Amino acid sequence: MDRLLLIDGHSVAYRAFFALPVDNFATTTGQHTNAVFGFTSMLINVLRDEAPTHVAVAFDVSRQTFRLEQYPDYKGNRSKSPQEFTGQIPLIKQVLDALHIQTFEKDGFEADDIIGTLATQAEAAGMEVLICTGDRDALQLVTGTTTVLYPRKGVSDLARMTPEAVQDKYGVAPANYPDIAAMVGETSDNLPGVPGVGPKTAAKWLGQFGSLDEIIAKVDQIPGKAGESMRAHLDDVIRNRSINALIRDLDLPAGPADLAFSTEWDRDAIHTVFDALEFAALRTRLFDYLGGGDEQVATDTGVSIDVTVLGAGQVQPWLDEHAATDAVGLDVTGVLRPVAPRADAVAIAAADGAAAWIDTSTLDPADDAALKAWLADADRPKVLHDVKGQVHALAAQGWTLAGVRADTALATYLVKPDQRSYDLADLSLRYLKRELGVGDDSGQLAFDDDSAGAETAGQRARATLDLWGVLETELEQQEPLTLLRDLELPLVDVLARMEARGIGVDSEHLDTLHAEFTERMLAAAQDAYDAIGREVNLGSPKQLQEVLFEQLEMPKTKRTKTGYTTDAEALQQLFVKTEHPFLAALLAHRDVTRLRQTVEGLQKTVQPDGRIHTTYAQTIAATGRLSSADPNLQNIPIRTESGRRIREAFCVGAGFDTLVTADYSQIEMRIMAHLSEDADLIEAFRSGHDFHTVMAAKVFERDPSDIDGGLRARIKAMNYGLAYGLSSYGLSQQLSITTGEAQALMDDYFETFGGVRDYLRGVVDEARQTGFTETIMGRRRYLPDLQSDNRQRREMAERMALNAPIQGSAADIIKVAMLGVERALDEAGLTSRMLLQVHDELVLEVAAGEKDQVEQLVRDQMASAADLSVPLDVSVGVGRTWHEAGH
DNA sequence: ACCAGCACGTA
DNA sequence: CGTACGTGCTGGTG
Repeated sequence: MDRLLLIDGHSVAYRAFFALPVDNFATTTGQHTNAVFGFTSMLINVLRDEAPTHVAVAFDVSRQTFRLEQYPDYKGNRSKSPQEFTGQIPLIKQVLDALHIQTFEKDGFEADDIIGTLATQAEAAGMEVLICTGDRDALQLVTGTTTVLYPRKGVSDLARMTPEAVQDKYGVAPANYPDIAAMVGETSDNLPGVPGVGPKTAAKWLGQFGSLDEIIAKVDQIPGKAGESMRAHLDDVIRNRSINALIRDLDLPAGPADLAFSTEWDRDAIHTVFDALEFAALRTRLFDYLGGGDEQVATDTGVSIDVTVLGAGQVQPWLDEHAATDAVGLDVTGVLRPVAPRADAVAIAAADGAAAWIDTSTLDPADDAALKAWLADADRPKVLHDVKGQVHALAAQGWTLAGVRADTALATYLVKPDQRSYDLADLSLRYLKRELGVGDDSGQLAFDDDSAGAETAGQRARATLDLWGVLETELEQQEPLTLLRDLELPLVDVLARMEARGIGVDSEHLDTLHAEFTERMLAAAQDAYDAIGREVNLGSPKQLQEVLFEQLEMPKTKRTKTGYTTDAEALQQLFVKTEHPFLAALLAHRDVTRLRQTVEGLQKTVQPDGRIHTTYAQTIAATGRLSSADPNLQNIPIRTESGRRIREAFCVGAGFDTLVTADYSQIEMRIMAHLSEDADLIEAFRSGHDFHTVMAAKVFERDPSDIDGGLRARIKAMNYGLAYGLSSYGLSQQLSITTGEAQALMDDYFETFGGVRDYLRGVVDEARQTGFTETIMGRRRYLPDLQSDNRQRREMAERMALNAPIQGSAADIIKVAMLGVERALDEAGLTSRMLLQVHDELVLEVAAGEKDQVEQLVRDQMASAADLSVPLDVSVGVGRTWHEAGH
């Protein structure tokens, strides 16, 4: 028998749009594809599972329908579809075109009406009908031969709504579903129902009276609150019923018989469309289905793999047989941190399809040695996902890891640096269409069930290997492969060592500071309470607003989403105006509370070895920078005197002589000079004199000796703001001058440094054309919002485009320097070691007698990390504490 | 328990 | 109405 599949295109795509994270589905040019992906994925599943002989997809053509004329608020609660969604509809139509699936749309009507018409005609012609839609109004079409496939959640789980299923769920026959809906209401269409009447009551009445018309006729006989409510909202019900009735006799250009579906596709057309959408895995699924399923098709519910749990004496033979030459996927479970790491198990997925799982606690000495040697063998290639934590875990076992050919998290980061997470399960779903078993994310082993742990870990190892298979081809077309191999991957080991070393801390000093800050905090709080005659929570912006703007009736500050700002800058301005002692006390309280908090945070993270071990994140910052967490050692105070005292707590550890800090001076401006090739800017750096003064002298056409502090400060602010996309408004705020003056300053500046102006303009123009920016080492950042119609978003993207090459190139350079420093220290056989990185600064711990050598070595490595048209200046400081070693 | 918003430290 | 981060608090939601 013929089977007609009818799909409500908008409804299904809309479901897909919200079911799949928009951030995870975009092409390298920034086109969002989550709705297209979800729609296509569902389409392929239904084609495969239902094998229809005829197919059509209906779309809503616009919002103006006869229903809207009848009820102006129809679907009025639907926020205007986001542009990210509507932009995908044409792409869905392209996919359908390539598959030769006919689409319908009709002015003034909804997709549902088209579907109602085609379903009615098809039934009359003796066809079976399947309707795929997320719109419940279609349930009225269900009959013995017409079934609605309703997405339960996401796009892969469809409920088959037969007459029995409708009866079960709503207590009425399909034909009566609109009657129920009219009384209950439909929130998604903004059709209000009768308050107090739910599906249960509505179905009961329908059972009693037989039809909605009868209920309306005899509405006076309905007892109780619900009856009363029904009488009061009778007009709504009648209106709802007339709106939710589907039209079933539209005049359409084609009938069911014209919709025959064949898989005799134009393969080239499909490749073209799927290439453009970068749907590699989906294409495979489509052709697998086409091929008739003789191949094993990866399903959404996960692949089951055979994992051999290796027992005593089996490790060496297995490794020899399966993990000798081809790269394998490797997954270490345990505690994957620099602090108290632990490796519980190792899963290996080999290229030949075999997989093994090894429990580290049951290894005999021979197995241990075999595994250890294999892990450390650089000629046994391995692929891992987010390898740094696993390096820590293996190190706890006394094992080193070599031969890491790829890290799939880093690889994905280089291709899509704006993603906020690179979870293996997510990537597996996205690139492999494979769901991973439910292992918990922490990497902890399941407590009792080894086989479940082995299965999950094996799946992760397999997914990692397969993921690399997909990513490698994607990377090879671009520069990121070099970045991965020569920069990020080698850096993993360096970072792991730095994390494992930690930095020495003087806990007593921290305790002293904490006590002192606590005392000062309490005093400031008391001062604040005295000033207003009551106690409030000084940490609550909400309560502060009450005090400032209601009790004290101070002038309003800048608006925030929830009221008026109480940030330090605004409070300072209020203090200048009012000189109210509360403000002084509050500001003091803020400062010292913050310091105390910082100290407390550090105290909590000091390990038994008397050191703090931060964790560096290599895939967080979209520009290529590292970030530091648990604790963050990249934001330890330095600007204020009290803040610097916290730096005194970071000190040289036992067995070492001193700390050394080395930082790049004005690295971002130097990169700007290099990239812009502005002759005057380059000259300013080559002159070797105070940079900001020289720059000011050029702008104001004076001798450097005639540049006073004020002029220097202006140009300094300009210099720093430049790489951030500073506006005249921003500059005026920072310098407390008018926007006119700020604009004049910017004009003067750009007139002097025309190369800089041209460069900045060019960066944005090029990014708009190509869709991305690039650092000196070819690290890309994609900025689709450069095309946004929303001014705020677009301008934000423009500033990101200005900043990304500069900040990102600086990140590239210091990463190169870190590799150089680590390698040089090692080659020189020195004990001294690198501990911290703070974006443009390195902190090292230096052993007795190595100071001069280390200083020279670090200077050399940092200065030669990149070959720019200006020198890379490095300044070095030495001291017992981080504070002393600072400059 | 989780989340958004605010505030604030660094480069 | 300047980029890139991480953390801790409050006060709202569950």
